Amino acid sequence: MSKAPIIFWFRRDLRLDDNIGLHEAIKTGQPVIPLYILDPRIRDSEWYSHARMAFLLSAMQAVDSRLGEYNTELIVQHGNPHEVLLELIDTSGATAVYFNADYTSFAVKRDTALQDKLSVEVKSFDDGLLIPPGGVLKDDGDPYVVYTPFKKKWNVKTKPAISTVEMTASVFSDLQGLQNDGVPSHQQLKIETDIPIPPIDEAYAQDRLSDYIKTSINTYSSARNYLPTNPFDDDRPSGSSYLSPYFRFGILSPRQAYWAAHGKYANIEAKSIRDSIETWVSELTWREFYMHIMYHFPHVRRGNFRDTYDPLEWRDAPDELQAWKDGQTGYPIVDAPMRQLKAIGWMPNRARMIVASFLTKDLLIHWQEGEKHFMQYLLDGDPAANNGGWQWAAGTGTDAQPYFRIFNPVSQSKKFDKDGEYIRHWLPELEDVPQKYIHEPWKMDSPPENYPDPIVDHKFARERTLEAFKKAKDAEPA
DNA sequence: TGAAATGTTGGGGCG
DNA sequence: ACGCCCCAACATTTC
Repeated sequence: MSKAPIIFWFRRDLRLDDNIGLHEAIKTGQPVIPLYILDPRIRDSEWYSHARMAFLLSAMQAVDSRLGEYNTELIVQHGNPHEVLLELIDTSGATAVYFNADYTSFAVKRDTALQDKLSVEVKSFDDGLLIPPGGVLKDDGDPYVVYTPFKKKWNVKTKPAISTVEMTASVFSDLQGLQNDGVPSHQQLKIETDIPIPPIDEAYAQDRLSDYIKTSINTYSSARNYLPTNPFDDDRPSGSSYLSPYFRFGILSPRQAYWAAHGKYANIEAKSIRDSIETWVSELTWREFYMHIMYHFPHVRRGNFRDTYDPLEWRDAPDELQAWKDGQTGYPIVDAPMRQLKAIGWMPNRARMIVASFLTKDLLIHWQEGEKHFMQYLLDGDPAANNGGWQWAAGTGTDAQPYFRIFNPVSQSKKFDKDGEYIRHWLPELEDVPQKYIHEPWKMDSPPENYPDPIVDHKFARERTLEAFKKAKDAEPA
C-alpha cells in the first residue's frame, strides 16, 4: 500500500451511512482498516446476553457484507482492545485509530486509557447521540436531573451528517496479510438462544424507519400504549416502531430517525399527527436524557440515583423473583410480557412499566434484579436507558414517579389489553378463558390448572410497599 | 407515563 | 309534595 492506513474501530455504530467517525477516517485520504474487536470479557458480565450477542454477530455480518461492495471486509479480532490495537498498529503500520464515543463509564475509562497506551493518534467522535453529554446543561453548568427542562433545552442543530457514504475501493486498505478471525459462528461463541433474530442491515432499518414515519407514527400518541404481540407479524395498529435494537447497535443513527420525523413534521398540519410525531421524537430525547444521566452520574450504575430510599429493605424472595422471570406470577398482564421477553428479546414500553412496577412494588424486590434480567434478554438492552427506566419505576431515580404510584395489574390489563388478545397470545394456557375472566382468571370457578394462582395479593402488597417506602424515607436524616 | 380513599352532588325510590 | 336514604357519578385528597 502506498499510504499508511488508519484504523476505524466499529463499536456501537454498525453502519456505513451517516457514521461520523468513519466518514472522518475516510476523509483523511488514508486507506481505512475497518475493525471490530470482540472483547471476551463481556462474556463474564452479569449482563451478558446470548440474544444480544447473536444480534450483534448478524449486525457485524451485515457490515462485512456491505463492505464487500467496496471490495473490502470487516476485520474481526478477539482480545482486549488495547492489545489488539497495539498488535494491529504494529503489523499494518497504521498511523491513527478513529472511533465514535461510547458514553458509558466503562467505555469512557477504557477509551481514555487508550490515549496513553497507544503511540499513534487516537480520535474519538460524537456520533451516537443527537447531542452528546455536556451539550445540554443548566445555565449554571450543572446537568439536568429532570426530564422536562432537559427536553426544553434539548435543541437539535446537527443535520444528518452524511446521507450516503462516498467510498471507493481505493479508500480502503489492502487487508492482505492482516489477521482476520472473521465473524464468529454461534457455535464458536457458545451462544445459546432460541430468540429469532430479526433482519439486520442498514437497508432494512431504513425501510422500517421510513415505513413507520409514513404511516404508523400518525397515531403514536394514542397507540403507544397498545400492546403488540410481535412487532414483526402483528397486523394490529401498533404504536411501537420497534427500532430500539437498531439504535442500540447503531445500525440506525439517531440523526436519521430525528430528521426523518422532522421532515414529515414540517410538511403536515394536522394537529393530532404533529402531536404524535412530537411524542415519538420525545422518546429519542428520553434516550439521550438517560445517556447523559449515566454519564454525569455514573453511580446510578451501582445503586439509587437518590439516596432517599437507600435504607429501604428490599425483600429477598428468590422463588418469587424466579416466578416473575418465568412469567408465572399468576397475573396475566405481568406474565405475558415476561414470556414475550424470553421468546423474542423485546417487549413494548407499557409492558416494561407494568412488569417493573410489579417486581419493585408488588414483590418489593430490588430494581437491580429486574435491571439484570432485562439486560440478559433485551435485544435493545442498553445500560443507560435500562437503568433509567428501572429507577424510574422503582421511584429511586431522576424525575422518578413517586413511590406511591403503584400500578394495579388488573386495571392496567383492562386498560391496555382490553380484549385480552396480547395475554392469550403469550399465555396459551389461558386461550379458552372467557373474556370476563381474562384479566383475573383466579376468579373463575375452576381456573386453568396449568396456570398459577397469584403469588401475592395486590391489595396486601400495595400496603406493604407504601409502609416500607415511608419507613425508609423517614429513616433518612433531614 | 396511578390508584384508592374520601368527599360531594344529584337523581330516583319510597314511605 | 316532602324528607330521607341509597348510590352512582364525579371530584378531590391522599398515599
